[in-house]
Amino acid sequence: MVGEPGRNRRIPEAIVVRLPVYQRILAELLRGGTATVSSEELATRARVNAAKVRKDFSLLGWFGTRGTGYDTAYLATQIDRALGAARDWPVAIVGIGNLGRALAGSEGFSSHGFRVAWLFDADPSVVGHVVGSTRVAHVDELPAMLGAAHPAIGVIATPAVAAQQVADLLVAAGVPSILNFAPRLLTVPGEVLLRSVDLSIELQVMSFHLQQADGDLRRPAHWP
Amino acid sequence: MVGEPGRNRRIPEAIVVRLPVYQRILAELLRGGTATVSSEELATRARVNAAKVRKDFSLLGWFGTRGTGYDTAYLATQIDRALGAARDWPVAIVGIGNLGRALAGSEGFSSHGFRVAWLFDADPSVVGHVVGSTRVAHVDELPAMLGAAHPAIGVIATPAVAAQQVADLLVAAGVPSILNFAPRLLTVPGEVLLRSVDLSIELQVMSFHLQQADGDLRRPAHWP
DNA sequence: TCCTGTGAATCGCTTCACAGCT
DNA sequence: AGCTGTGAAGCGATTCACAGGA
Repeated sequence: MVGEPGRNRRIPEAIVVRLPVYQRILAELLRGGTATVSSEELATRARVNAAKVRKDFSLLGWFGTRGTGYDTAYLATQIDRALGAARDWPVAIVGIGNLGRALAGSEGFSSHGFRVAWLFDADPSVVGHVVGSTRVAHVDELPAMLGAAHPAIGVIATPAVAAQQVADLLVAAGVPSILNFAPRLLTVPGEVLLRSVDLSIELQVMSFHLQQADGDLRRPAHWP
Repeated sequence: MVGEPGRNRRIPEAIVVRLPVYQRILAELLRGGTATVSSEELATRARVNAAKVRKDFSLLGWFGTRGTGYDTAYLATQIDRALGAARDWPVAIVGIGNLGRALAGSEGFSSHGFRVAWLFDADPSVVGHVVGSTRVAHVDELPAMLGAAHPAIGVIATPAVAAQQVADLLVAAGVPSILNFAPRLLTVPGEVLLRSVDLSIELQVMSFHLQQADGDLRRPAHWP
């Protein structure tokens, strides 16, 4: 563990969520050859307040130079380290439908240290296929295959009805964190990290706002 | 527009995001034949504080019965109405790779009033295919096809590099809201609703926490 | 008694504003 | 002069705690 100042504080979730955004901007700046960047510049690009940017970095113990700004490369390295991008995170994906395939092939996985090491599905017609460079195994083999190995992250991309069952399997196999894409509230033991992404929630929030706007503002002439 | 009390207040985003969660729980309770539900019961299932549940509903002008709880069916109806689930929301999806297909086929779309009415892709080998019951058109046809019709929501499921360009097309075609899945910060005019879902951010937040836990707690014996 | 509805207290994040370093 | 680092104020959401209706 490194000894930067601020390293032992608890870091607010709100900041953690912004780190990947900063990281993406810094990567872009680095490609453009920018050596230093001001909080103002970063803030504009990330669409946040400049004070927030400074407070974020300060809380994490990363410092800039007064009068100049932050060292782009240094900042990028620090964020990579904080996010664990330098490490190798083996991932198991369960549910190799369209979503599972999309995840397996996504840049978001291949970069940032995530390595798709296992694929599972319950459908015999999918088992045996090779997606990317990984063979799809039957979900019944999951306990045996993951029992000895230790994936860092289990991804659930199954239909809602199978999600809890799969979560239980992953937990039993000792997987320490689960990313769930099935539209279902899951129950896992407290020591297991669980995050959920729910498409339908995003859509519904959107239609809520559309509905609001529609009531307040004019209604388009034709709405097929 | 209906005349419930509290209807003309501005509703905090934090509440809107919880509505789909409540809705899912209520649907489940209804299937089980539960006629009334207490804030405590809902709170436990949604993993939030009971006072929050009561405050949410009270702010939206929906009331329960003291000593008894809330009417399950009534609550479900109100949430559906608030979220616009009773209406028809035509959706256009751009980018018919694995992610686009997953979205087109997802339950999250088909239920809740979302109707996938247009599919677009830039790859000639994909154009002409039928996904679900909709034919994939070339993205060059987008302006013509969406210019007269009015999709409520445009979904971007393209690679990052094409995302801004597609967003511009959708905006020009008069699409009032965009749901973006490409890992890119998009710029759209202020009157266009924009929400983004970024897979890689979810993953990175997860590896941040794993890294933290790994520093604090014991390290598993083998981490392949 | 049970459970809602809500004012008041609290919490945590955001923003302001400015002292201080380069 | 320019830009960071940060105390203090501000603000929105959460939680407490209890009055009051069924």
